[in-house]
This record gives sequence, C-alpha cells and structure tokens, in this order.
Amino acid sequence: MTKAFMNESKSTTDQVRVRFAPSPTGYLHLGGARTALYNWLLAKKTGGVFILRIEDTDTERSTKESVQEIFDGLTWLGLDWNEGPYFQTDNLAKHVEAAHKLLESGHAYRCFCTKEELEAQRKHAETRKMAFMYDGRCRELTPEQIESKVSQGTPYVIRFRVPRDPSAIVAFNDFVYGRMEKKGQDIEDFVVLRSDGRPLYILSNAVDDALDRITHVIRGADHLANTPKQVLIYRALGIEPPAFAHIPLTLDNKKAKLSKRSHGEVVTVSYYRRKGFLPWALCNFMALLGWSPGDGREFFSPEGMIETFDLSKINRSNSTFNYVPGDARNWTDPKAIHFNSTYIRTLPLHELIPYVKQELVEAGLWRDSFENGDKQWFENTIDLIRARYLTLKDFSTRGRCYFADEFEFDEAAVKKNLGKDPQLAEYLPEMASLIENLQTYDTHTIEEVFRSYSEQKNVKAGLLINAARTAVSGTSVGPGLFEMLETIGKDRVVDRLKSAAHLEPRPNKIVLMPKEEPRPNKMIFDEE
RNA sequence: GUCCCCAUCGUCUAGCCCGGCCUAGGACACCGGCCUUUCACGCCGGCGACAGGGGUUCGAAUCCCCUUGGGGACGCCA
Repeated sequence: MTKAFMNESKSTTDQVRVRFAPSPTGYLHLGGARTALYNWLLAKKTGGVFILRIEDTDTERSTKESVQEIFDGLTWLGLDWNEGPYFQTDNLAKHVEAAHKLLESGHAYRCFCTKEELEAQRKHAETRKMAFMYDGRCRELTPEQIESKVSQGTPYVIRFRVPRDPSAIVAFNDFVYGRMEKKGQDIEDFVVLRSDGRPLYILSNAVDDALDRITHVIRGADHLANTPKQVLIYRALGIEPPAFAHIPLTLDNKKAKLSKRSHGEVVTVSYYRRKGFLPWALCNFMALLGWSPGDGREFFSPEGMIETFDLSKINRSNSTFNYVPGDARNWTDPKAIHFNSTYIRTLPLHELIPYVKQELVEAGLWRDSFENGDKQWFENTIDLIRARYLTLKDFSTRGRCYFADEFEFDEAAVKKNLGKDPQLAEYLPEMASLIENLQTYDTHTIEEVFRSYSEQKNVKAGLLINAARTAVSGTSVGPGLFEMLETIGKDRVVDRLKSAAHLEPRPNKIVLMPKEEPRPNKMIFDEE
C-alpha cells in the first residue's frame, strides 16, 4: 500500500530466499528440524539464502533456553543459515504499522467486542454444535459510533475485513498441494492486532516474510488453513505473496497408544545427539519422511540430496514416526537406527573419526596418541569395530575393551564361553605364554598359535577362540578374533588370557543402552 | 459443528496427474537359509498393502461419486 512498504518488500533479485521460523516455546523437534532441512535444501540447491527467524512474539511462552536449543540443534545438524537469527519482536513496530495501514485503507476495522462476549458466543455455539465464526457486528459501525467508542477509551482489536461477496475466493498455488481455493465466506474476520496493541502471528509472520523478501514459504501443513488469510493480508498491503510449499505433518504411532508421559525426548533433536547419532544420518532419515526422489535411492550425501531435492516430490499425506515405547533395541524409529548404523559402517573413516573422538573424550577414553603415535592403530581399530555398531555410544560402551583395561563381562558370555570346559583354566594361561613368546605379533601368527594349540590338545579351535574372545572383550560377539587380538595388543591379550583363567561365571551384566529418561510431549510435531 | 487436506505392506514409500508394461516395485522391521570361530555385514528366499462401496471403461491402485477412517484449521496462541 504505502510506498515505504512496497519498497521494503519488493524483491530485488531472483534469488531464492527461504526461512525457518520457529517459535522458541519448547524443544527443537523432528518435525521442525525437517522443515528447516527442506528450506535449507532448497536454498542450497538454488544458491539461495536461508534465513533463521525466531518468532518470539508469544512472550509468555518463549524462553531463552528454547532459542539456544534451536541454535544448537540446527548447528549440530549442519543446517547453517545465511541470515539471522532475526527476532520477530524486533520488528513489532513494523507489524503494528501494517495493521494501521490495513485500517486506513479500509481492509480492516476496529472491533470493540470484548473477549468475554466472544467467548460466550463461542461457548454457546459449541454447546449447540454450531460452527462459530465472528459475526462481524463491528464491521459496519458508523464513523460516529467508532469515534464515540474510541473517545470513551473502549478497547478494540483490529480485524481484517474479509470479502463477504459470495463469489469471492482467495486462491494460491502450493508446490505440494496444488491450487488451493477458499471462499471468502468461509474465512472469519480475523484479528490482526490485539487490544493491547500487539500484533498477532498471522500478521507478523506475513509482514516479516515480506520484509525479509522471502520467495518460498516452506512450512508445515498445519499452516495450510492460515494461508488464505495471509494471502489476503499480502494483497491488501499491495504485496505479491511468496510461493508456498506446505509439507505434510509427521504423526505419532497411534497404535502404540502413547501417553504423553512416554513420549518426549524421542522427538527432540538433542536426544539424538545425546544418543550417538550422526547428524547427517538424522537428516537423511528425516528427509525421507515425506519426500522421496522417486527412484528408490535412500542414502544421500548432503551434496547428493541438495542436487536431488525437489519440492514437487514432496508427499501430500502425513507420515508416521514409527516409535514404539518400551522397545529397548528400537528405542526410536528402526529406520532411523538403520540410517545411523549404515553411516557409521560406511562413512569414509576420516569423516567418522571426529565423532568417535568426541565420544571417547566424553567417556574419558580418549588419548592424544590416538591422533599422533597411535594414529594408524586407532584408525585400524575403529575400522575394525565400527561394522557392528549402531550409534556413536557403542564406541565407548561396547568398544571399551579396546581403549581401556577395565570393562565389564557379560554373564552369559562368561558362562557360555569360559565355563564351557574346566580345562580352559589350563589352556588359556598356556596360550598366553605362547603368545607372549611370539617374535612377530600379527593376525597370522596369532592364528597359528590357536590352530596348532588346538591340534596339540585335540580340542576344537572354536572352543579356544570363543573363550579367548570373552577373555579379552568380555562378550561373545565382535570382530574376527585374530584381528581383534592383534588390535588389542600383545601385552593386554596376555594379561587378559591369564586372568580369565580364574574368571567364574558371575553376575556382571553389561548395560549397553543408557536408561530411558522420562519426558513427554505432544503427539503431533508442529512444523514451524 | 463448519471449512479444508489426506488414504498403497506394521512403518517409510514407488506407481496415480498422462488408465493396460502392476499376478503392485523398493527400503526398514520380522522370519528362514547361505557365509562363518561369535556377532554383524553381505547374498538368497519368505511374510506382507491398493480402506469399503458404487460408477466410467474392453480394461482402474490409477478417472468420477458416496461412505468410512485419519489429520489440520476454526484463539485478542504460534
């Protein structure tokens, strides 16, 4: 409408400008993170700009912690933004200005109805199972009536004057849902400015998008129904609306009958960080919740996904996050774990190592020699053990025996592999001595010791192999024994074989997964 | 209650717009087998879906209608 506004909002380039605009009222959860990811992907793909805007106009519910969580989460995921963070509250004056412009141009009007009156009407309609929509009684107040109420100091809100012409329709094209139309008659005269002078989201959000020259609004489908209202605002302000892409919501697994209690953290980004996820593994998983390239590919490098990503390939139907509470192995969607473990197994070693380092540092297992004198050994070891790990946590739990001398013995493994034959108490120290005397200590020579010793004693090699495995690692599973013994090292192997001879089956269970912490949340992930 | 969106294996999905190549493909999970010193990986195989009903058509997962189910919006929340 006004020149100032148009100038500020007019797009000066063809560059794609997208934004992630979360409200800092809770955790950054998977739904929001996926929205951020899609925005980021489009920006990267088009050489555009990705903006972070914190929509903190709900001052009662917004928290500093939540803002920090959003920063941390996006940073961890690798979804770097080019502009911002902007804070919506910084633009309040502009939003108010817009509201007044709407008023002046006749696109909006003052409504003096009180909250109480409206609430009563709403209740009334509800009890009679009627649809409630503001009846527009303040719509046609005469200038004199308005003047009178204003001079009396009667509080008022500013409502948008939605076209009531039966033929009026508001339409927009959505990249995902196609052409969307809504009759003006089905849209309420919505409030854009509160009686205390603060703007509402519907206005602030649209004005900010205009101010930030957003070209594509990619957000959750929960905003689909709001969009016609915002289109109305844009038009009334003389601004060309951005393009829209509403993405389907992610739902909870209903059948699991999740209570709010049993939920919580499993839907937050920070939880996956703590649980040992590789950030890109999470991104890859999230991306496929509602988008697919259509050719069956599922694993993408960031570059590959950027290249392949396409708004038109986003689904229209909601997806379900397949989380079943109480399943220790599948503590989150099994497919998410699949992505993580596959990345751990297949990532170029030099890309994985920094994550492993961080994990070992946190667990107190890191030694600086791992990137100096023992660098080669360390890399070989990681490469050897990573194949069967699901999360980074496994490096410090299941992998502990490779980096420390104190580790736990699995009761069942001890019973099965060390308790199998009492003769082992004799065999193991003897083998330890043989190994101790080896001139060269490598996979080949170690294997020779085992093979010839088993022949000599006329016992199955498997008996000795399994016993040794448990003796040096505490478990019954792991890499090939001879590689394992080589990497663990001669001295340690000798010590462990000797002491294992005296090991008896006793309770000493290993707990691999950290305990589930309590926390809950909503069933649906808001996408913005 | 009103308006809107959606509907393929348990889950994520391909196919749908431009009907026939679909006795519906892939992935995860699950089950079995092979490999093997264990566990994984890998490979082979199995289980498993077009929500229901009408139409249109020579032919429908694909088009139309109805029903059902799920979801969203309907706030001086975002």
